[in-house]
Amino acid sequence: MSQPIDTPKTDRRILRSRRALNDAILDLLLEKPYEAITIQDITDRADLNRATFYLHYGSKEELVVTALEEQFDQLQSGVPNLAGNDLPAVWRSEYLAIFHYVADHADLYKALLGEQGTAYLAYRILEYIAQDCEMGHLDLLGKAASKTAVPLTLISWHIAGSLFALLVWWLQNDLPCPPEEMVGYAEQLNVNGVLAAFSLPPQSGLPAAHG
Amino acid sequence: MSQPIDTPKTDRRILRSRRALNDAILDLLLEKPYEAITIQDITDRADLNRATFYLHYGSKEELVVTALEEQFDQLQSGVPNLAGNDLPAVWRSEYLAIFHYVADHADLYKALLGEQGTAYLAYRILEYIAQDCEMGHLDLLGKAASKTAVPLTLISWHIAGSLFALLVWWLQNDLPCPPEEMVGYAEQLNVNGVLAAFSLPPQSGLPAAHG
DNA sequence: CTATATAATTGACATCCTGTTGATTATTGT
DNA sequence: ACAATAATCAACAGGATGTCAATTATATAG
Repeated sequence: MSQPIDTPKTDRRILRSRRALNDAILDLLLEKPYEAITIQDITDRADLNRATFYLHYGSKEELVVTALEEQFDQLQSGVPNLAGNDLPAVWRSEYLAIFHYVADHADLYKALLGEQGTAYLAYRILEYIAQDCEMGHLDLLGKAASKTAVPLTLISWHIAGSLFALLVWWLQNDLPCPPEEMVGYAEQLNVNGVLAAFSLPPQSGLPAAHG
Repeated sequence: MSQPIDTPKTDRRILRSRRALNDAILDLLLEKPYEAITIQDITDRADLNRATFYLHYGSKEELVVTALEEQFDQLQSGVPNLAGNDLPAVWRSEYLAIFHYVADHADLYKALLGEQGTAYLAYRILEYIAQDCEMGHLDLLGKAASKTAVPLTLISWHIAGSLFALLVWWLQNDLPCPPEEMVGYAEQLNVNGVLAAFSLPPQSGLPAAHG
């Protein structure tokens, strides 16, 4: 997203070190709570000197954020582009992608979003979802919001908060139901709830959440 | 909530130390981000030796949770008991209490719930709200949930997540509107959204959110 | 009111984590 | 193959943490 994948000028050692640090923290997050991971742990796992870490990253937070960017790119690339379709279809497509992605990396996100995680990341994720909501659905939500006194930004944060809480619950309870079921719940609570609050028709073809 | 307020057998020094530590961390949270506060900082501010801290609390987290219990008790005592009234009235009463309470301690909660805070506390608060929802409104929500396939617990987490996100947004934007306005938004998005999703009538007497 | 038992407080110790600096080593481009 | 570059490393100083034995303040019995 930020750097071209193949810049011949960058030193081979840099790529090797960054890759090793990147993999190391993702490994360690599956074994220890975030707070308990030290720079020494990371560089031990990466087979590097501790000082080398500071040549590439200023802090643990910076490394984690960078490591997760990679993961998010993976998520985004998996979402089919439905621009031009109706909002409910786009919404369900994104929800399906999100819940499947989280299911695929459940251990990692259980560590990151639970009480052992870091508020910095949780807040960034909440903000990311809210902004994605606001940017992506300006058209229909904007129309809906104009009929009410609720600012568009608050609607987005409401949706983001709901999705965030559902994800936390799902993870902390060890994924007790499949992603499709969660998407059904999220649609009913979140999407239809918001639409109904603004007297808009519910999304077409909502299946009764399967039991 | 846990201890009788006046047990003559407890050593005067204990009460004095606990009170001092309690006040110290609440003071410091207004000046430094949570992670940056050290045990030394706390005991310096409390005029105690650093070792004394460990006689009373096992960690910073434990102290903060204890210090906040006091605050929460203060909140609970301010909520009028409306048992027997209809759900919307109870709901609005609680929302008003929450938003006013947060406004009264805005600096503290901005520090605790922002990206400088701690995931441990944020998660505890989210869980607390969700459980409060589930326990307090079993009657009407239970009826509603029985008509759908959405588990009651998920409805509660949805509501808690929405409220949590609205509070975070409100705090991070330096309380750009009065508590009453936020309660109006929360009612429309959250309460009426949920009710509408389950084909229940919206709460009586909902005022058009004032502009 | 005093003396004694109790236990809260303290100063000091060993250990660990952090961030940086100068010396060493590997890589790039000529 | 060689010189310039800069990434890596070992070692250092500064702080934070958690835990002692020794000291001091408190509560209670006589």
